[in-house]
Amino acid sequence: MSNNEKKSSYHFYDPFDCNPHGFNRLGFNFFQDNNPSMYMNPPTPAVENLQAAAFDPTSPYVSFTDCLHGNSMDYTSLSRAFDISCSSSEIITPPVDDTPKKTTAFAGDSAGATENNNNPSTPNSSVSSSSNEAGADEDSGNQSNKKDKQQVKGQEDGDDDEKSKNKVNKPKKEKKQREPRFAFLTKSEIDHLEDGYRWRKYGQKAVKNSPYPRSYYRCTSQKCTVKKRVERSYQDPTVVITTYEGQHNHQCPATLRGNAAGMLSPSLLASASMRPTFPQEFLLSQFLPSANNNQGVNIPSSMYYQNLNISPQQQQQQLGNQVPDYGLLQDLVPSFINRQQP
DNA sequence: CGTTTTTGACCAGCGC
DNA sequence: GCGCTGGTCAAAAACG
Repeated sequence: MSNNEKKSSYHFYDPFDCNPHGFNRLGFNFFQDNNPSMYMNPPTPAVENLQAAAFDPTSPYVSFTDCLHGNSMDYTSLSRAFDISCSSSEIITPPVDDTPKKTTAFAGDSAGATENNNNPSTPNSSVSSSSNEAGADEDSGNQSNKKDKQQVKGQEDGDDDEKSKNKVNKPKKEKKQREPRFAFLTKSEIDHLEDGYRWRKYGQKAVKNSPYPRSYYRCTSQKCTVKKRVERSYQDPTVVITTYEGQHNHQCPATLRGNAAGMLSPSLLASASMRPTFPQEFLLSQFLPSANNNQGVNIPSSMYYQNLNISPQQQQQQLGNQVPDYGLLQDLVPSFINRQQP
């Protein structure tokens, strides 16, 4: 409790409280923080806060609107925010029988957006300089570091000297920079949701104050350091909290296989194939009210406005007036807006 | 037989 | 320094 209060700069917005119909409620918000503890002990849901956060210029939270408009986040931030995988399978290949009702929301922990804003969201861009940002080598660095440590530990028995040497030789302990994280709330009976990527589980821990364990997954693609944690909310056991960390540096396998093709517009597919690091179309497919999107996902058409506290007219106007080159979003936003019109 | 999951041990960071 | 907790490792087991 005291822990929560101390780290309360990170509010956890429960998006499952936006639907007047009381089911399959969905909402979303980006917010910036680097405090992972929020995911562990989310405070009381507060939709009002969400709305306030979205329009308070002093708020550390960044709304979807802001992302779209580029008020608070540039494309890099936005792409970071969207560079998360989302259940493609739940849209495309729903279970035949006991289709679990799923509703997905997400919250972006885009600390990296502030810390690493100059880090282009182009992981594919070759890094020629060895003095590149720490985040770039973090993948190999982190893991090999740990491995080395453990290897050293395993190989040398009397390596106390070595240990102390390392401690001494270590320069100033630089705080390990975390990759930006994005949390999804998914109403689902399934813990590990299909998202188009292949994951390998590498750990599981009991969560404090929760009967549900937290699972740790790593992307199985070589050199891809994206991780995700999956845990079930102890407040609402029907809600799965999936936290993504990092950016994929490869194409989404589902996209490659064409599994997702059926649901995506040609332009989206083009975007998907051209922007291997942005599988966000899966995500947005879920958010966008669509005739195809009837796989147990029932999204109230007005919820976007509810969350954003802005009228459809205003929003369309804003979007129509300033549509910067958001790449993929250019494909997405107009169709999204059009669907909102009666 | 290769891949993935399980699970106990270990490590780092943080608060007291 | 100690204890707690989150995160990771890696051997063994399970799986396909």
